[in-house]
Amino acid sequence: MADEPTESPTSKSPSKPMLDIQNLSRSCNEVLILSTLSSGPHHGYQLALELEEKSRGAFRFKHGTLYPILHKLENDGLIRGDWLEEEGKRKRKSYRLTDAGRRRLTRQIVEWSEFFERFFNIVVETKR
Amino acid sequence: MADEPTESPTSKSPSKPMLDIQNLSRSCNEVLILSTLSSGPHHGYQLALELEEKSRGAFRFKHGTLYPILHKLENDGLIRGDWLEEEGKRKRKSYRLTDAGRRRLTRQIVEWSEFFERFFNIVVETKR
DNA sequence: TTGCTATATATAGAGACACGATATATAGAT
DNA sequence: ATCTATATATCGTGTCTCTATATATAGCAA
Repeated sequence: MADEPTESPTSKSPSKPMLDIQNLSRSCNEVLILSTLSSGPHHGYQLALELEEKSRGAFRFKHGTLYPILHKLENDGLIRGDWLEEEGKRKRKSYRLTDAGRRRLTRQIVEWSEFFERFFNIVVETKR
Repeated sequence: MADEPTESPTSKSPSKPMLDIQNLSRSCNEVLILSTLSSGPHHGYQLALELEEKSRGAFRFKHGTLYPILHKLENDGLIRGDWLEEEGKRKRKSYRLTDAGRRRLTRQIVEWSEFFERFFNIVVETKR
């Protein structure tokens, strides 16, 4: 497991690997989750509700999508989950950002900004 | 604006309103190609070179990605391809936008703008 | 009690899609 | 003669999201 050193081994420059078009969906889901967690711990179900509300219905996470992503993020060390058992409540797993997750979020935001810039540069120019 | 466009009940259009996170890659490829064609006819290979150049290396279309997409767009009636046979040159298939393709492009740009707005609204807010 | 709904997490199976690899074909340069 | 760039096409693989299903508990109503 954990075969991802993430930083390319041969890369000498601190250059960012730039968001791949093929990974837009995966990366988008990741950033939305990490962003939400950056404001404090959330459990999965709560995460989905909050994202749907904040996006006014645009971003709806299905359970079959959300939980595997959370497991993967936890496995990659970007978030950490702790089981909470409170009386009168169902067991919940509370997730919070790790330091690595916070760094990943910062980097992802930069990559998304660059993507948007290049995307609109092409789209708007040709559309004009 | 309205949070759910809820297209007219009589709509027979095969295309759905809001951009789904799951379709970001597909849709991105589509918009980049349609945008480029909106400035005039291109053939496949030329399309890939121009997009790579305009994005300064960020958007590189692989052949195994590009040609199936062109076939699909043509099949959906969004672009039309005509074989060109010029002396001293290899056969090329020249694609141009159809009216339906132009409408699709306009709509896609609106959807991408909405997506960006909601995405950054969430990402920037929580990051602040 | 039983049943229904919302909360809460988990996973197997299906389908879609971009990519790598491979194939074909030609013109021009080495 | 061979290599590179141009130009198009397709199959197989891997990855990822969604649907469907499963489990489990709390609160409420019939």
